[in-house]
Amino acid sequence: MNILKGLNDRQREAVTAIDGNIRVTAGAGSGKTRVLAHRYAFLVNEVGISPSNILCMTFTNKAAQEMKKRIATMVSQGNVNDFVCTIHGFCVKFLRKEIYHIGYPTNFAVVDEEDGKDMAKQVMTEFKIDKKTTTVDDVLSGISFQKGNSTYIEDLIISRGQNVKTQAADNADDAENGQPVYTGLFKRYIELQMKSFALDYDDLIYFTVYILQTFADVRKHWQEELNYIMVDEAQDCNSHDWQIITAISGDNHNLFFVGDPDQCIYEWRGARPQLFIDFKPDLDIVLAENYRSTPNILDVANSIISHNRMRIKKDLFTEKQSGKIVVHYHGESEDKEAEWIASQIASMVEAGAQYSDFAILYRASHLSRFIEQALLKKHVQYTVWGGVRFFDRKEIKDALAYLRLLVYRDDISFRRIINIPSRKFGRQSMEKLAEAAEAHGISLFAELETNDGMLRRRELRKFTELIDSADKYRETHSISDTLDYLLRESGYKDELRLDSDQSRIDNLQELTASIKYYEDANRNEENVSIENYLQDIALYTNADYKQDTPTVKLMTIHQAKGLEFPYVFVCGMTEGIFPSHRAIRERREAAFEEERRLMYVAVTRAERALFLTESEGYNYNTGTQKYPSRFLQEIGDGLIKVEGNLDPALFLGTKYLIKELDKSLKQNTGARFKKGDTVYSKFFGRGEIIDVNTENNSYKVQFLRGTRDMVEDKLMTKEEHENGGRKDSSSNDEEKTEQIELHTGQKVFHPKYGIGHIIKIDNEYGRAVIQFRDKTHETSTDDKDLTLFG
DNA sequence: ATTTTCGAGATTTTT
DNA sequence: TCTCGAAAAT
Repeated sequence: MNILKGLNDRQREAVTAIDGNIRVTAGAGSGKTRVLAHRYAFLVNEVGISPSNILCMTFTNKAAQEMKKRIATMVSQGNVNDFVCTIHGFCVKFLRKEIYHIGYPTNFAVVDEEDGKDMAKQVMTEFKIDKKTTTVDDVLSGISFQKGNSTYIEDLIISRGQNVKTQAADNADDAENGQPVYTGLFKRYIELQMKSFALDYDDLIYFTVYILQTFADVRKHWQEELNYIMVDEAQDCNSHDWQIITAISGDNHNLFFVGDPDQCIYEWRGARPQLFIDFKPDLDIVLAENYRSTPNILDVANSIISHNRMRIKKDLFTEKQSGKIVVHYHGESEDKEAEWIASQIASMVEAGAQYSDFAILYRASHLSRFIEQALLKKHVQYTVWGGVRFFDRKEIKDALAYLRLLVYRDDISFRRIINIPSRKFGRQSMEKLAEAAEAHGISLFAELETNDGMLRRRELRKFTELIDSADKYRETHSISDTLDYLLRESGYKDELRLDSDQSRIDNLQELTASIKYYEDANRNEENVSIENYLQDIALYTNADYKQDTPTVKLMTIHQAKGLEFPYVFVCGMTEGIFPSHRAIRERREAAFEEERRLMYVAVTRAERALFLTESEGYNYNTGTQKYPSRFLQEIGDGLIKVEGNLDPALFLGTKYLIKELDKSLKQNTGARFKKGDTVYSKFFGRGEIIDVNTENNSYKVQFLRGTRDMVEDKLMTKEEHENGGRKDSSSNDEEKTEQIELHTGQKVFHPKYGIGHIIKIDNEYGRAVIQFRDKTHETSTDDKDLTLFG
């Protein structure tokens, strides 16, 4: 096939540019993935580069999958290369070869967030940290921050925990002669990780960066190995990702990266689109022609994103015929909203559309629930991507922990499954065992095997015997059979069967099937070991290996990134859901603009028609009335058609919330601290303000272990810090409102209760009784929270 | 000492 | 809907 056929001039320029550092700024739907895939094929088929010399990195598993599929159809040899993968996937491959440089075995374990949480919990208990004031997430984000801003690999891991000062509390004041100081908690956490040779997602990146930067010969080897580097969604790379990319591309000058700053939706986990923008490439290409959406949809997208202040202006255009106008549907309740979506799909399918033409997108995965109910009722075939993610399910994690314990005998897995199914081994027993193991300097499992007292319990002896016998079993059997053996002999399956927990049993079956699939796919390789399987699988969160099915797809907007569908519904377009109440509460304009970019991503997924839906009711968390999302209001006049019974007064609520946010944004701007001030953070200790960022209302704070952007709310003065973190939060908003004339029957808006009608006025006492949606409320007639409507 | 039960509270986004 | 923790039951 001709690789260059069907490409426009700019795309062709990008595909055939084979030398130097090339940046492609590609708007949504401008053929970004296409350019990448075609360039890959061009390099292989035309230039004659071996696929094993090309590294092509994406962000999500699904994107990597998609890329592989597309490349496979074009590349002549048809050999889909291993180096089309996610960044984390690359790190695993890299570390399997190179991690010995820092004294780890190649079969290191990759642990996920939940394992990390378990370890954090354990450390918190050991350090007697009050779980009421400090959450596990707080601790983990502190640990993650310290990892990102220290030389912990050198200080703790390579030195095996020796020669490093431990800091007693959070007071970072007494770092001497620049020697690294780590909290005891942090050290202990790392120690636990090291015991199991466990790497979390952060470690994968940091270890890779460290090895690449420290060992020149390793760096050189990989630079020679990987002549061509391509990066998709480069705007979502954080600084560590860039370090990996630049280290490997090195002097070769062979970097090709594609991205769109308007689609950066991972700033919350450190993405730095500025690095993309500031990069000085040898060749700069901009793709602005959109091939995906109708002008109606594109206009809405452009209209929304233009409200962002922090962006480089770029308008997408298309030559396509204009299509159906974008619809905003308003339902009277969540159920009605879902019903409407289901019936729209059902009738369009009747008119000839395929189920697989539809996607329903939402901001947060728990929103899928009410949609699913409606789809079930209408017998619409659907698949949920995400939700409770497959590899996060309890039974899947338990099963994998059994496998992991078998090959690693590690404490993390041991803790997880020693009492599943119940072996009457609770907290007390665990504490005793842990103490003994610590004293002997061995793992929990090893201690159990040698501890006479414990082994007197029949159940526990059976457990150690099971693991030992499984060890023999696996020598002659496949991974899936070994797992089956473990689950059967341990009584795990029986327990599920007794609870008649069919869905869990089904999930385990699916896991077995996926393992078989993995074994098949890697048949030719020598390393179909359980260790490798576990390392690979640890990076999967969803059942991404699943075949595409002819069903309606339900997914979060984040998951939908990079995908396209003829018909797209975005549901839950409600203030507090989208934009999320967290983004609102954070009161940082940057966080807020990210929500808007997310909206932009959602809108630009649609090819032919777009439906934005929301509904009335009450927010589950605050109990306040739901209002339509401000993003709906931001869409320009005439670009959108309202369906359903929408009371325009509801937008008063939206307006009110916008005003509130603006007010607090202003209050939040440099009001409290200035450059040079000493501030305290609950997690990072004392710091100094080195920059006030008025652009997005945050502060750059220099802490002992590095700088961090902080929101005003999370910073304290010295006094507040010493008062135990209490802040004086009396705010006086003395806003003058003009006197309101009230009369019965009038429509009013109250920020707390929503929209209502005045049913009674008592002028003598200055009271008004207002009927709100489902309750009446009495208030003073000069209540300044009241807004008149109409 | 361990398991079960029950009620309260929370729920962004990904590797 | 699910998860977590405290109190009750075994």
